[in-house]
Amino acid sequence: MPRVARPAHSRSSRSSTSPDMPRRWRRVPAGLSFATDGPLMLDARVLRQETDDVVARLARRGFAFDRERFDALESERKSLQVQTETLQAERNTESKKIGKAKAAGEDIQPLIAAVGELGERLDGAKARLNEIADELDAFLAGIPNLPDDDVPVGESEDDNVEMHAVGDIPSFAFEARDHVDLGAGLAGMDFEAAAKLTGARFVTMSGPVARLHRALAQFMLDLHTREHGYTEVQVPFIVHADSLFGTGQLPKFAEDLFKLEGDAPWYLIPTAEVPVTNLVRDRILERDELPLKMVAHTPCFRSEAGSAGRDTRGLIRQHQFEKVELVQIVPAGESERALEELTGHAETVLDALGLPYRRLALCTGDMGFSAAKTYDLEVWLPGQGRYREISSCSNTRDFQARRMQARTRSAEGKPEPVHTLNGSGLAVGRTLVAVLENYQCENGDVIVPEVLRPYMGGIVRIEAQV
RNA sequence: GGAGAGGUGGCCGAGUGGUCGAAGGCGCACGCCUGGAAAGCGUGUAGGCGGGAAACCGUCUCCAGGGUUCGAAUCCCUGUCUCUCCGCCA
Repeated sequence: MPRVARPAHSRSSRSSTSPDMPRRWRRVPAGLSFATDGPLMLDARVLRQETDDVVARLARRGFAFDRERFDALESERKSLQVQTETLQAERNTESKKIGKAKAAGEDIQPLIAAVGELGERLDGAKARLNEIADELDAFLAGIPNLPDDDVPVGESEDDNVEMHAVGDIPSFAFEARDHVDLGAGLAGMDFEAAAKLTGARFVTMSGPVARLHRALAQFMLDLHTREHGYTEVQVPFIVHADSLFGTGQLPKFAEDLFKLEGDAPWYLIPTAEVPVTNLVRDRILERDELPLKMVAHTPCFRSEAGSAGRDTRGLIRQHQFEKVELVQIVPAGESERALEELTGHAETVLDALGLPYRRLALCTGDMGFSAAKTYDLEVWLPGQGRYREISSCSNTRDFQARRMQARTRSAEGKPEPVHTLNGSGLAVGRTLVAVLENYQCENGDVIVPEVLRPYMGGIVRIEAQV
């Protein structure tokens, strides 16, 4: 991207930019351009040349694209950019003349005067271009990804489409307890203790329950690395705002994140998707490096702002939880296949644990900001008598890749964005909930699923204590 | 945390404020040569953006941001990262 020295008088507008904005974005400058390195999600050319289509597709997911504003900003940007570059070209050639004249021992004073005037005009043009570029950047950064054509159109989760359901919903000869009661009975889960330590939406676990939680994560990691070809990665749980911008959590969803104090724009990760996917930021990957398949087990931190009153009981919705995350980086054109594969990998975990679940295709209105297509996996929870989300698998196509400049080469050798996918495989805490509730006995004991027993020292049953 | 040294193209590595997007080397690609290969020789080999049907042209990028200047890879300031030494620490 062009890096033009930002004229001093434009600093005020730039410095008013939110400190939460990624450094890369603030840096943009200047912008002689806003695409690719700017906060762009959609292909700039596609947006410009096929605006009607883009607007229509965004409307399907309930996003109102301000066509008039875009057209106005874009046309102004274009004329200013041409004007600025023309002036720069002039200045460059004139300045070179000075160099030559000086070398030839000629008088360069008249030349310097002429170029000086040019420079002032150039500064003015740059300043106006920067302002427009800033506006355009902010405008474009808030536009979500385009939904795939086969994504069901809808407004809310009520419009999601069930693809299939696997496993029989268990029927108990007694009244099923929920995981909170079970956890208490096993003396392994204490919400009050966590509330004392920190506050609401935290939990402490102990004994066999804590071990079961660990066993689940180990099992998932082993399954994905041994059977599904993923490479285990260990990543920071604190990331720079730039990374959050790359995957699309910023600038729009800062209120969902925990931000650290201090000068650095650092945040606790809301999902391993952020650090893992950003591993390929600013890289041009060789074709034979792809696909990249990575799995990471990390804690996740979410402020759950705006979730007051929702799922207040139990560990369904916590500020901190653990997750085993799958990420794939693939060449364009392979991501549709990869989404099916990755979702299948997540389902394998549920199959192995013998938990009943179903797969939903999220509708346009329920998908996340960065997703082009998303499958949610929902597990059956006897304690609630309903399915609950336990995994979300998304294809973001080139949306994240463009924001983070992650590329590979086309057959012609030209750089082109990769496609990125991510999905939970699975959310460990919620899987624990599902295991406890689905494997409960009438007396409050919980049977350990067979595949987990090697991770539990052979324990078959966790016995109720109280 | 303290002190010092440094961040240049895929890699290594030059670069007196002007003709430097940047010598040279390595790697890579293509070609010549060869029965084939190696060696040798030749040519090419960053990215973004804008304009253009294209050829191509323009512009920007030598860690980042700011400054000085007609002109900055080169000078100044700040930040950041890496390395070495000291301190601290799991």
